[in-house]
Amino acid sequence: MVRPPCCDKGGVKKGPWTPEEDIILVTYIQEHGPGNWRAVPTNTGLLRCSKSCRLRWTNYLRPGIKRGNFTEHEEKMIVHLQALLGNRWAAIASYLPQRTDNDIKNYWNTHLKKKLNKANQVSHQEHDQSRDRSSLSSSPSSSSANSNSNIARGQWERRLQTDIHLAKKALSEALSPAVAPINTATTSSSTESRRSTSSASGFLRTQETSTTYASNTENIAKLLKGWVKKSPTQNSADQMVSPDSETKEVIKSNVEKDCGWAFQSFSGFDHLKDRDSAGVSPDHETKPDITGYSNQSQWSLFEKWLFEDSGGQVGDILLDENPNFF
DNA sequence: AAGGGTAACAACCGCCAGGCT
DNA sequence: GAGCCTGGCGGTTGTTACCCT
Repeated sequence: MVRPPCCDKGGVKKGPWTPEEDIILVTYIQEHGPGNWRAVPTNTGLLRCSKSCRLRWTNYLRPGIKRGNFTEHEEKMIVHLQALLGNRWAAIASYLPQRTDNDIKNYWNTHLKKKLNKANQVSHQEHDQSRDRSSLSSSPSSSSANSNSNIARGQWERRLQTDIHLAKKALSEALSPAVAPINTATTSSSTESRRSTSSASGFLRTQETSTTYASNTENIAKLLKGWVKKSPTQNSADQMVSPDSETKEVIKSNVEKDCGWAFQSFSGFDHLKDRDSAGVSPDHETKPDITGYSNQSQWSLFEKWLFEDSGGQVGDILLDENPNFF
């Protein structure tokens, strides 16, 4: 059976989104919430495929997305997670809640892969040099081939042990209610992890990116200023989650602290701040926050686990293999 | 200054899984 | 249980900006 296209190909616009289209989409989602993407093009009049609308929202328009410059810390996270999870970008993105899988994927393909290859080359060269030196000075009884295979096997066993250790740890932590939010993503399906990436509010275009579109986004922000204020009516999502006020305040302050740039750049989202920081972003209508992003302490716990609690093994392995990476 | 090459990023495509009827 | 619909994921491509000659 031939799969029908996600939308009629005829009359569907392709290519870069214009600010006007973004406004239409954002406005619609603000009113109706994300979901039912099939209906979005017809209801908004956008000449876009439903999939394109969803992608645009997920990757660029959704509140709480950080764009541009990856920090060294984020780089390390990505490299470590990629080593552990492979090219499961959605899963990796669930550990970097401000980043989208697409962004991470692009960054990996354009920056980190090259960086890693380069580092590998350098380390191999250094390894070859040191091997040459040692083969010249070592006694004949110690076969270099033998020692190399031992080293390789040692590394392999070490990596396997690390994987097992991390898998066990992830599983136990996922099953532990104390740290459930962040690790739920570890064990949940990719769909769930995908759903987890939204919580903080604000507009997503970073100020750092000085593209043509960035300035356009400022225009959108201007246009949209107050746009959310005119519709403060509670939707069904508001009734779904009702954390106590103390929790709400803690979360709110964390989100504001971490996404201050976003709030500054888009002050019209005030009421969303309240909604979202309480875990009630429009996304949450269908996307419960399981990342624990808003819970900094749990996030730190994970980072600690990733970088320290593993006994430094993950980092050691990566540094063993790529001493020049960072 | 112009042209070619490359890097970076946005967007698309095809496949797949889960939910619903 | 089968078929359809919708949404998610990962790979790939297209476009644009930047750099070098």
